[in-house]
Amino acid sequence: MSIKHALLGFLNYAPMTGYELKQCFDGSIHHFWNSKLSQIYPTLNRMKSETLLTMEVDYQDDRPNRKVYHITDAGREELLRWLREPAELSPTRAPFLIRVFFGGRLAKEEILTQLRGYLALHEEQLAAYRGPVRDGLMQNIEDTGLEREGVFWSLTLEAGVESERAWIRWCRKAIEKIEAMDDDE
Amino acid sequence: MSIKHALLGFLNYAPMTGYELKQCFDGSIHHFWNSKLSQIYPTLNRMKSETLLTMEVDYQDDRPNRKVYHITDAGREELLRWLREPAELSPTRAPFLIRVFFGGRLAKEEILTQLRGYLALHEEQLAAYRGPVRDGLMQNIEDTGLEREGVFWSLTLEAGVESERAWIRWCRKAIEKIEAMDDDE
DNA sequence: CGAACCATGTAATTGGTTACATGATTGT
DNA sequence: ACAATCATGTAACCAATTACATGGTTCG
Repeated sequence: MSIKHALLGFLNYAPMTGYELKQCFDGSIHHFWNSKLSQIYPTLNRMKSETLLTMEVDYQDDRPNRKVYHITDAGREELLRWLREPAELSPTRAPFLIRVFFGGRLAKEEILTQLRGYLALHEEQLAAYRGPVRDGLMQNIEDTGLEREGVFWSLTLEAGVESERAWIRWCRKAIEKIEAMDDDE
Repeated sequence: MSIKHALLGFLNYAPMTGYELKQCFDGSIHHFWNSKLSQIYPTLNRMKSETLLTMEVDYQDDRPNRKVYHITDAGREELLRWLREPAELSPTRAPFLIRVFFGGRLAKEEILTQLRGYLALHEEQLAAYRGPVRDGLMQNIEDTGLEREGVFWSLTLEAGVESERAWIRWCRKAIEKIEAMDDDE
């Protein structure tokens, strides 16, 4: 249940509404974790009943009232407890590799089309990480002035870059290997 | 719904029971996709009612009857259709990176402990891929004689190796960076 | 004597996505 | 006029895990 701890992490920076939390997700951890509003709202409610959060209503006439969530001491404790939990490997799920695994059923050119397409997607992703995503991150550091935190934020982006580079290397090697295959091998 | 196509892929090699399919998963695609028997059995039933499979009962006195599933022409068609679908990026979910993102709440030594633990896990995983997992794969190729298929099976393992190497590189760089930080920065 | 293997499943729960529902304000 | 932004949610559905349920055989 990582979403719970991500919410605690953001609310530990400042009190916020569900809507604003969603913007935090989209603007900073989107490249390795995402959540929809329809998951965030009920989760905040549950966390409130677990006394990890308190809620304060900011009344507005023109639009729906803002429900501002604040982290409690119990919430801060739970966040720290979770941050210290021993690291674990999370199970991998790579649907594309299932396709590669059974790729023998396809003609050489068909599997090459697959690999080239996948390569292009990862190249695009890498360019995004090095361009707009990086820029947004730097802007966040500047806006908040949280320099020390920024070191950790940057590390997560570096992980994305490293992962994309690995996929790109793999795709290129795979394409070479398949190209070198006899057509009717 | 990748499990469906993985099942079709294996049943395209040979008719099998759910139990045997589970062993196929564990023995060849476990490093990037896993499934429990409690998911496999109902899925096979659903696929049978979609006429992708047929089922034949192998009666036994001593233990539960074996239900042997066979792929149909419709199943083979669906497998091919799926193999040709344009490649897509699957959303990443890296719970460990959430921990890193909010790592600023921890003392330098605590976050280093996290990173060192994570590094050790990936080093272990890499050793497994290069040792027993690789051996098992080679054995599968030898046992089945499916040399051409073996090229694709090996590629999926190579992807795992490349991914582990990327994580290891990232962990080492991250550890260096954190070690270089002022303690009370 | 106990663990692992063979062989089947169901039920409950978790975690997440998609679709549905509302409605004013601001910018193009 | 139309889309995007702000702001809240519920309901239905899907994928997957965990727990529950049965029970004989084989190996150490």
